[in-house]
Amino acid sequence: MIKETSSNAVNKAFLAKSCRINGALDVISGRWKALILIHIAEDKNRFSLLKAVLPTISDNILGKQLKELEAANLIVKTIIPEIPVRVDYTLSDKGEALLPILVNLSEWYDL
Amino acid sequence: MIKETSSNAVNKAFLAKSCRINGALDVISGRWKALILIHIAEDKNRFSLLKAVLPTISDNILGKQLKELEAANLIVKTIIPEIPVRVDYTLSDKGEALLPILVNLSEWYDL
DNA sequence: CTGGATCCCCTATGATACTG
DNA sequence: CAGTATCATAGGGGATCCAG
Repeated sequence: MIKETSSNAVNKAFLAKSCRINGALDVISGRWKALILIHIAEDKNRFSLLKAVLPTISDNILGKQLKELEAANLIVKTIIPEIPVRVDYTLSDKGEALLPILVNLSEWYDL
Repeated sequence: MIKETSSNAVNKAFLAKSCRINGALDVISGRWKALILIHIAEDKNRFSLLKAVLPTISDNILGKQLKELEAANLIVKTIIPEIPVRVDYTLSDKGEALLPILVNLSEWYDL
């Protein structure tokens, strides 16, 4: 739970209002988010596949990041009630729209 | 000082190697960095001007973020030995190249 | 297989005080 | 004016165990 009175929270709120770029950065700056998005785009679209590609992430964190990405409407979660349960992650339109921007960033970084 | 053995550090290293996008995100995802870049681009190019625009930032943090931006070659610091001392910050070529990408991000976020 | 619950630790962020 | 030194803290990231 976040204390709304902490200067931390105050600053966060200030940033959110003053510039949407901060909102955008918030969404993609989770430690694994960009990477997860890219892998999902490359058909690593299940929990176990993502774990295989991200060997050092813990289940817990992967779950959290996926949840946040879903909350931000970047990915869509589809539960397929097989035995065992299977879950597919796919990029939403917004998620797809983000990919070229990430590519730009990557190219910029090479500058 | 960062403990190199912490899983935190291990993961950071893994991310840095596995994908340059993380490097790029590292550079711009400091809480105030994007905002500082934008303001410098808008001629808020001195310490005190930046403080005026970012009322809730503390001297300490502003200094640190500027230092990091400089280390990342996004801004250039010019010391002008007047009395009192004056310092100008300007965007480097790399910094300027980042701006359109930030604009893209901002537009994407509005989607 | 997917991921929630719980607890811990690290580090970026911040407050404050001080210097050239 | 333009920072730096020091200290404190929140909360994001992580390990581990557990559940549907």
